Amino acid sequence: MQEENIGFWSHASVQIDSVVTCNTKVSLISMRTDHHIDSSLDGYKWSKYGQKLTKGNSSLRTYFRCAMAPICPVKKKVQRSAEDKSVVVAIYEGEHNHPIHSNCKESIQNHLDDNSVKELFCNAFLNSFSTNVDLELSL
DNA sequence: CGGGTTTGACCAGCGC
DNA sequence: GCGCTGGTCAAACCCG
Repeated sequence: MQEENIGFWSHASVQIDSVVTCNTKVSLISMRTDHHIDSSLDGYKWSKYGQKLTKGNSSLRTYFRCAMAPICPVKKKVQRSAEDKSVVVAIYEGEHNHPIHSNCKESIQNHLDDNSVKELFCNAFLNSFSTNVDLELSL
C-alpha cells in the first residue's frame, strides 16, 4: 500500500493496494480525480472487450485487456466508486511480460507536461507491478 | 478497408 | 434445477 499526491490532478490522489492470489498479481488502484482518465495513460495499450452495469453500483464497469494479448495476459477493470463518483477504481490482474508500448510513452508525455508530476504519476502506476521490463521512459 | 469500440447474447459459477 | 450476476464473445458499427 502506498499513496501519492499528484498536484496536476485537482484534488487528486492515488491509492494502490496489491495482493497475489493463485500466482496472479492483482492491483487495486483508486484515484480521485474529476478529469477523464485515458485508458492508455498508465503506459500500456488496452483494448476494451466489454462493459457491464453491476449490482450495487450505477456506474458502468469497463473491461480491458492488454492490446499485446495473447502475449500479455493482463486484464483490467475500471469503474467509478459507488460511494464517490469522483473516485475511479481500476483493478489490474496479472503482470505485463513485455516492454511498455512505445506509443504510450508519447501518450503520457502529451497528457502530462510537468516533468515532476509526470514522474510521480508514472511511478504510482508502474510501481504497482513487479515488472522486469525495460520501461525506457524519458521522464 | 482495417482496426478499435459498442452492445446484446452467451456462458460459468454460485446461492437458494 | 433455476435464477441471478459477473465475465467474455463476437457481430455490427464507427471512424480515420
